[in-house]
Amino acid sequence: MRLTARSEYGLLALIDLGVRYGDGPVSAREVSERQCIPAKFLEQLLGALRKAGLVSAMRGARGGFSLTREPSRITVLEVVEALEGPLAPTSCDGGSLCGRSGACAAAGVWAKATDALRDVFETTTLADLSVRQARFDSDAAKGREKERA
Amino acid sequence: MRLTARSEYGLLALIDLGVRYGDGPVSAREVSERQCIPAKFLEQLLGALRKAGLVSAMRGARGGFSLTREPSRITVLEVVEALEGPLAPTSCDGGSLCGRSGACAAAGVWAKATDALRDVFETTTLADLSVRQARFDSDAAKGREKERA
DNA sequence: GGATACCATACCGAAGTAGTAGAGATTGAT
DNA sequence: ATCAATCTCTACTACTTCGGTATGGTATCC
Repeated sequence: MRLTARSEYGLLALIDLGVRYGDGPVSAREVSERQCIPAKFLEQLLGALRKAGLVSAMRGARGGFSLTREPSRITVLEVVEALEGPLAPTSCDGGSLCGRSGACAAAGVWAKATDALRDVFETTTLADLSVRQARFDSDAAKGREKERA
Repeated sequence: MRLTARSEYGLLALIDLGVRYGDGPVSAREVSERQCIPAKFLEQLLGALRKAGLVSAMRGARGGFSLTREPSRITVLEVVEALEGPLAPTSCDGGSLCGRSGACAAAGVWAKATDALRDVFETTTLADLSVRQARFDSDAAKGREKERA
């Protein structure tokens, strides 16, 4: 269940692509600069997201990445699992520490925790986040405008 | 939010104490053997749980550990936070990566995830788990009985 | 053909995990 | 009083993971 910088960065990157969905490919460098994500690290994440089928890549000059689906049809769960592996909170989780296996009272809590997390991540889509981000961006733009005046 | 072996072992240990709540102190070695937890590692965990005020220790021969409260008044959240630190899923979580700070669309999901986890852990008590464990134990005992017959 | 981009792989330092080791302090029993 | 059982504290270590960086490709546009 460990959520690391991979999820954090990866989600930000996909939100960035979501805001620009339909405008053609967006280069990794652009995303990297806008979202302040180390460029080469981001490449790795985008590679993983491509292999998971969430983004497609166009190579060469004017290339870049785009979402393979509408932002409303990509869940946070997909992003997280693409970057961190399957969502499981502990090594136990129905496992078999010392033959405890089924008869482990603790396992239930861990399973419930996983389910709760899964539910949150599954019911949040990139669209939800991208519109929010777009609003933040435009607010920030207005702020800068005001400042110049 | 990383859940490690500390939580897994620690919770098992406290469940073990919960099952025997009221019977006087239980030695770390006993718990270690029953729950298959490396003895010296368990000592560390019990030390942390003592500092968090969840267990009290009696030193010397016939010493051991006992819960400081009724199992029904100790939540899994307390156990987890005593062993892993405060429950926060990502470094972000309202943080400030590259000055994004408040205007970060992703922060909301991470916060929701934390809340969901917190809720699960807060509404599960040691009593819930201890009675379950006791049932498993007695079932196992019956199984062994049957086998001998 | 060169600039721009993605692709693959390897590497690296720092931190964290899961213990282990050993010496010391405290208590109950004999 | 002594001994064994028990907790307490600190340090150490092998291993893995995390968060990147580096290098050298390959594809595409102009």
